[in-house]
Amino acid sequence: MALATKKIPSAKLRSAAFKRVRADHSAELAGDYVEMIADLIDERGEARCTDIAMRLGVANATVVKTLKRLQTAELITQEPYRAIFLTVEGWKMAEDGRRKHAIVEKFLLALGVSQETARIDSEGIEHHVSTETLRAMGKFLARNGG
Amino acid sequence: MALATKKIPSAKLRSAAFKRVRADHSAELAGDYVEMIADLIDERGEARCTDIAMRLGVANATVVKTLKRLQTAELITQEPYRAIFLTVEGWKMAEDGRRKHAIVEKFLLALGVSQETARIDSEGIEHHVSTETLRAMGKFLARNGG
DNA sequence: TTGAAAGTTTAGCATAGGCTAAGTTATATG
DNA sequence: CATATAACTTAGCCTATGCTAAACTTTCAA
Ligand SMILES: [Mn+2]
Ligand SMILES: [Mn+2]
Ligand SMILES: [Mn+2]
Ligand SMILES: [Mn+2]
Repeated sequence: MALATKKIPSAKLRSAAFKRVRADHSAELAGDYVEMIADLIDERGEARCTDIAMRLGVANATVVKTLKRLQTAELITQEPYRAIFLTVEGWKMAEDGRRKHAIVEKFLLALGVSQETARIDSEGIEHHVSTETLRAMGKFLARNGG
Repeated sequence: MALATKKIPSAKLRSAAFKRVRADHSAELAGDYVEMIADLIDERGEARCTDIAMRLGVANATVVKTLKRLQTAELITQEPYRAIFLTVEGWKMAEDGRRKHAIVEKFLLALGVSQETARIDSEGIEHHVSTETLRAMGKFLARNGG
């Protein structure tokens, strides 16, 4: 009995990590989209479907479908055949994403990997970095001329 | 021209990062499963559906369905109502995953985050770390008493 | 030895996130 | 200003990954 009751919390503790990963992945696509939309607006004044599809490397129809979900989530607004806008909430998420992404990418560079690798790896890693880890990366950057 | 291509990555170059992330995610579940099956076999002699479901925090039926894909991929073998075995390929993938996972987790610890955070964050990060980044983490560990 | 508990599988459903092909709208240009 | 091209949307398909409920098999203990 002692063995059995001990087994349950340990399993629950383990499963927490996988639950976090699944939650991270749920939020990931939305995060990448709003970040990219923010970039497009800043870079060229407006964000269009086609640009997003190009940069993500997916089909146009895929972007359209995803944008509908983002609209439902009130992260963007959009009229048919028009450019895409971020809501206040969308901008907030974009800024948070950019900040986190930048720290992760700079951190990888400071760790000694190439520009190219830092850019690529950070695109996935950024979504799994907790506040605590992000702070540790920030401290490392401060110590190593980030 | 040379300046433009150097400063701003082309759309194709950008999309490569997202394609990598999508590829990482495709491989992720299989990686976590075989690693967990290997752990269960080592810890308790055999791997059963229920244990995997518990540790992942998903329903039993979800595990059954995923195991079928792993069987198709020739990573595991399985008879109805029996324990799960890894193929040679499955063991190889499990060992590679363990090695990578251990380096990422130890690296996070060495960076100064708590045991708990290292355990949780590494579960997601491990799948997005390239060989080059893994090597950089290994070097950091060597320098910092990993 | 047999019946209940535990474990496993099947069936059926849902959502996310991909795709192609075809249709619709906006815009640029001759 | 008319229309060709580019951009966008819709429709319909697919796979992966999750769920619950119900059926089936194995195991264990009375
Ligand atoms: Mn990303
Ligand atoms: Mn792992
Ligand atoms: Mn993992
Ligand atoms: Mn991920």
